Amino acid sequence: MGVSAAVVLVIFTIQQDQLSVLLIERAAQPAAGQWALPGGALLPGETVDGAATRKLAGETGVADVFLEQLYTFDRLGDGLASVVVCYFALVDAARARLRAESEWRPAWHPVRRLPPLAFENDKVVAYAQERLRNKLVYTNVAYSLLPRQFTLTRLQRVYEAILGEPEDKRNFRKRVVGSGIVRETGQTAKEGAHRPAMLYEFASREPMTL
Amino acid sequence: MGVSAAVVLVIFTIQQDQLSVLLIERAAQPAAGQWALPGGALLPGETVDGAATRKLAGETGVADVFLEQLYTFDRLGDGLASVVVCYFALVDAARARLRAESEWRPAWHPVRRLPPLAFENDKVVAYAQERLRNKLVYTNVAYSLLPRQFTLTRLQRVYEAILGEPEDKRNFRKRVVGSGIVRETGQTAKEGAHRPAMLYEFASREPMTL
DNA sequence: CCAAAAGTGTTGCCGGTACACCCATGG
DNA sequence: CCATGGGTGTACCGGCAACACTTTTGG
Repeated sequence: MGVSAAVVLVIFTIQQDQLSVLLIERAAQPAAGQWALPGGALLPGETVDGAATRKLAGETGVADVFLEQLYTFDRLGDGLASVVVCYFALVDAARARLRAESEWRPAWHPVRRLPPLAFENDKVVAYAQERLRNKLVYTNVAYSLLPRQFTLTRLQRVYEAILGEPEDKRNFRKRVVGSGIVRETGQTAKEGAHRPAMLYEFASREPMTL
Repeated sequence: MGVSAAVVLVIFTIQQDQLSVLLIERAAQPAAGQWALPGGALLPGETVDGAATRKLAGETGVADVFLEQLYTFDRLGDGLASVVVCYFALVDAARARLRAESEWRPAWHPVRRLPPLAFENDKVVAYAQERLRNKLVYTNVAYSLLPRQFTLTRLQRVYEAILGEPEDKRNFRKRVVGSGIVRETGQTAKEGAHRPAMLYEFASREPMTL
């Protein structure tokens, strides 16, 4: 006896102002040819958090990003594990380097237009999106979706992509600067920017304990 | 291979205006003689939620109460399961009927004065308490800690026991009635009450989806 | 010259908090 | 008569939402 356990990851990023999730196209059974969330069984002696971190690094090449346990599902129908511990992570698309492995090809998919997913992974994505929306409002999670420095409008587009509704520029500034989530760096952007603009940074790049 | 999974329950109630948690005194190994949270392995073919529901009913005799997955821990050191799916539940102490089983004796313990716990169960209780505090603020979870009808002061004492700080009576009324969490029943209490007092009830006795 | 992005204040509303006294009853 | 619990209104404050125009620069 003993019920096998696995981890599954919902890895979000922002691509072209769209909230996107990392999916793999499975080459091997089960569900070959179908899209699914990355994940897999625990290695012998590995902790669950450890497995999630390892999988995240394997898929995106990044560590030191926001990664949090989401929920533990039951019977997702993959036949491999009846207990699936799901995590969600936020990565900066510019830093992530997707690596095709032998058994699947990874790709970013906008959450607004997901392909059909195997193993009831839709439920998992929906739940993660919900959680992300909530956390975005009252924490600094967005730090993990952007480079260290950024303009306020860039940050605002991230918020809009996740919350789905446009936001007034002045109110946004007040909220996010006034509450101390982000602060001015003193630097101004020149390269690539349309014109010189103040750069901001997160006051903390650690997940808030709340 | 295959990592065995188990569930653990943090069952809260209010006893003498104190937030309390159900502990069992283990008679069997491992950790015989120590206090711990109730829980156990999944039965063959059982879902994780199912195991939690079964354990809750077994310990307290109640069903139809607030019961929610809390977090999945790793290596709690019980040697039985390396993946432990924790749940938390809220029950009305007046309805619960604790049943001593052969292997342990259950009892309510005020969370302010817990005995030493086995298996790092302190962490689990602390986490559950945190979650309870958060949920109390913006949901109706308290419905599961009281009988159907109650006076406002009784409800207020529940809030104070959980949040740990006293609250102004008038403000409390405005919040909780004004926001539609509870409503007047029209009934007034006579039995046992100090004098006739309006009875209230929760607008919904379902967990809010938020 | 035009499109795209940066920057900037005021006002109203609502929700939350602080605060004190009277009444009815049971013991 | 006193201890216990029920019941009631107002005033301030801070956060949040609504709202429009000017500037700079790259193409």
